[in-house]
Amino acid sequence: MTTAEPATPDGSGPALVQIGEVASRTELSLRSLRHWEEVGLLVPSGRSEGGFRLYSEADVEKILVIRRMKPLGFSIEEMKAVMADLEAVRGGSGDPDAARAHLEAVRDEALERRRRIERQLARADEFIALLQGEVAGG
Amino acid sequence: MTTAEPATPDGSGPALVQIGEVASRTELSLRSLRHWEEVGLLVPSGRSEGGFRLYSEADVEKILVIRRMKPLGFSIEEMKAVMADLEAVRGGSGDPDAARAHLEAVRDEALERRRRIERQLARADEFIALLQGEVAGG
DNA sequence: ACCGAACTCTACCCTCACGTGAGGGTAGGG
DNA sequence: CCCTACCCTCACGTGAGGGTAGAGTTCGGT
Repeated sequence: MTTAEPATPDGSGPALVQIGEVASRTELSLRSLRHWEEVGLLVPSGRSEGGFRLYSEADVEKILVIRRMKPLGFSIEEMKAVMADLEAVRGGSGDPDAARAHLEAVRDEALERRRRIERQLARADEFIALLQGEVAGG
Repeated sequence: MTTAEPATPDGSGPALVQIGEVASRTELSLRSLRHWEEVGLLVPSGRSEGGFRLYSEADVEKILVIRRMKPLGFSIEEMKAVMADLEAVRGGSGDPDAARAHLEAVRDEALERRRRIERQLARADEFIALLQGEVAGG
C-alpha cells in the first residue's frame, strides 16, 4: 500500500547513508544539503544516535529531482511546493487535482525559463566568439 | 588617433543618453547599471549638470559585451578584468600581450562554463519531462 | 517664465542561497 | 584508549542586485 519495494529483505532496515556520501553521489555541497534541511526543502528521513543525518534512497531520489529543477532558477520555496505537489499527485496527501494543476503551471514556467537559458547561451556564444576574435589578433 | 568615427558632425557633441533609455535598450535594470558604476565595472562617460548619468554609444556597446558575459556566471571583478584586457588588446593602455594571454584563459574558462550550462539544460529537460509525465497522468 | 509629469539622484536596508570558519562531537578500526 | 575521518551547530559573510523613501532635475507645454 505504501511502497512497491521489497521492504528490507534482511532485518537491517532500509539502507541509510550519511551526508558525505549523498553529497559526493549527487555532486552537491554539504552546505546545500544542510541548508535544504534548514528550510524544509529536503529533510533526511533519519538521524543517527549521535545526530548524524541519515538519508534513505528515496531521499536521494528526491534530491536528484531537486537538482534537475535547480538550474531553472526556481526559489527554494517554489521547489518545496513542487515536491509537495509531486507527493500529492503520486497518491500521497493533499489534493491531487490542485497539485496537478499547479504542476502544469510550473511546467509552463519551466519551459519559459528554459527558453531564457537558451537565449543566454546564445549570448554567451557571442561573447566567446568575440573573445576568440580578439585573441586571434582582431 | 583616438576614434575612427566622425566626431560629432554638428556641434552637439557625442550622443549621450540617460540611464532609463540605456536600461530599456539593453533590458537591464536601472539598479544593475547603477550597481555596475558603484563597483567600477562600467562608469558612464558623463553626468549632466544636475547629476544624471550620461552614457555614450561606446558605453552602451560595452554594456552589451558585459551582458553577453553575464550568463556565464563570471563575477563582476572578473568581468572588470576582462573589460580592461579588451581595452588593452585593442591598443589602449596596459600590456597587450599579458591581456591577450589572460583573455585566452578566460575563453577556455568560458567554454568550460558553457558546457556546465548545457549539462544543466539537459537536467532541466529531464525535469520538464518528469513533470509532463506526472501531469499527463503518470 | 512657470508648471507638472516623468525621470533621476543618493542612501539605506533587504533578500536568497549558500560559503566559510570556529569549536566541538561521533563512528569505528587498531 | 587513541586516531582519523566524518559529522554537528552556530554565527557571520558574500554577491549581485531589489525596493523604497525623500529630494532634485529635465523638459514639453502654455
